[in-house]
Amino acid sequence: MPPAVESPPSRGRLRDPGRDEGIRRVVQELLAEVGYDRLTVDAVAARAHASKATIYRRWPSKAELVIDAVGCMEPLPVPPDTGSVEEDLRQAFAHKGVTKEFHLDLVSGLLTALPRNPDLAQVFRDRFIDPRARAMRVIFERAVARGEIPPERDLDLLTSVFPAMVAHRSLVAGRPVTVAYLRAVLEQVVLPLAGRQSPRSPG
Amino acid sequence: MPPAVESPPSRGRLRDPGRDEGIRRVVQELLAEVGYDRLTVDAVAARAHASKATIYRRWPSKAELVIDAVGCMEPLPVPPDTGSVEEDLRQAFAHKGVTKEFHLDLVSGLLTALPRNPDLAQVFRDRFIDPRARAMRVIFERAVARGEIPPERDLDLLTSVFPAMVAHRSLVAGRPVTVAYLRAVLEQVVLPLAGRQSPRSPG
DNA sequence: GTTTGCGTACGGTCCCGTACCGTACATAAG
DNA sequence: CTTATGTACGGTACGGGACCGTACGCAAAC
Repeated sequence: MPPAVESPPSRGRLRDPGRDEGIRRVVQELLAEVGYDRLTVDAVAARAHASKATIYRRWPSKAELVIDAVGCMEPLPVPPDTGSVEEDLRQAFAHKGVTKEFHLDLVSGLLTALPRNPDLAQVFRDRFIDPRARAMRVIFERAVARGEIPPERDLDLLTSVFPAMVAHRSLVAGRPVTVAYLRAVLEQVVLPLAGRQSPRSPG
Repeated sequence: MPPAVESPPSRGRLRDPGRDEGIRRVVQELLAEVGYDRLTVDAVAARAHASKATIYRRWPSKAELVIDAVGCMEPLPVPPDTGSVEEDLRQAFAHKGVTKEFHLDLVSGLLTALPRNPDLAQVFRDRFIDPRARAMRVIFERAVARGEIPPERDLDLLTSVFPAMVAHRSLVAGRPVTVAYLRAVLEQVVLPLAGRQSPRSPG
């Protein structure tokens, strides 16, 4: 989706098509560094080697610029099927790069602003959070299909355990998300929950 | 701890001692409503029926005011011992008021600002997060003492599961923390993890 | 009367969004 | 090829508004 403006390309200088993507990348960087409220359009222009006029020619406001930049984030690819839940989870989420893939700083920079920016909140959840949750969900769905996980398990609950633990560790507790921590969460929390032990009946 | 300024109580008009607490409460409210970056001293003064001069006479800056207000939050009381982990957890965390006790809006309003305010981050974690984590930890420590939980369990990990799930549900997913959700997390996640099933050996 | 309280008004700064200038680039006409 | 035209672009300046922290004037308590 191009930013907002349609222009019949008649005569005159053509827009550099890579420019949009460059500006969006700068917005994503600055969101992670200073957060939504402290992000300024001047800073975006400076780091992107652009001028504010160029930015406002393509996006109508700071809010729309941020919404577009968040909406264009790359989703997590669907992890390969290794044949078992354990291996699927370890290969997908127990390596060091997963902290980058989770974009914890970006999430942190946006969280405070979400309640006051409903459009941003919707884009953030529809095009950033949900696709990432789906990457984890397919692992559990494959496990259900294999018979590794009983079909009555609540996959929504199961899916959110790992990202919730990682986000809490980094953002709330302020402690580093090491590979050791990732493995501990998988081995001692997620995998036991995914196993066959009978869930308690409520009440 | 009085705010920051020590005044030799000689003669003259005395400060209203309740004034400090009232201003702190307003700060806590506004942090939950608009977050740290958008909190203004003018708004604090207006809602507290005070003037900015009064506030700056007691705290040297907005940053110190917020740090003090967060540091003076009431901790969660230690939950009563009901005799079993299950009952302890249900009574302490499966009732509706727990969302208020967790102050999710306040946490949300602070998260983005923590990386740029180390002093605030330290006070937030030392005097707000850690005491609340302790309220949950004592439940599990009692369970270990009773023999309900094997002593080799990682209590730090176990303690953070519930707050992590609740915070993720509300702040990241943007979905309501209902009593049904609280019970589901306890029954299907926390209690199974606290039980006697053998944790997997890593590797 | 002195000391401390309180409120209003103000300076300075920051930032959003716009207007304008001169230049670089692309097409169309001669 | 040369010239004219139209658009994109970087840079700067500006208006308007919000906000932090302070200066001043006055009232209340001792």
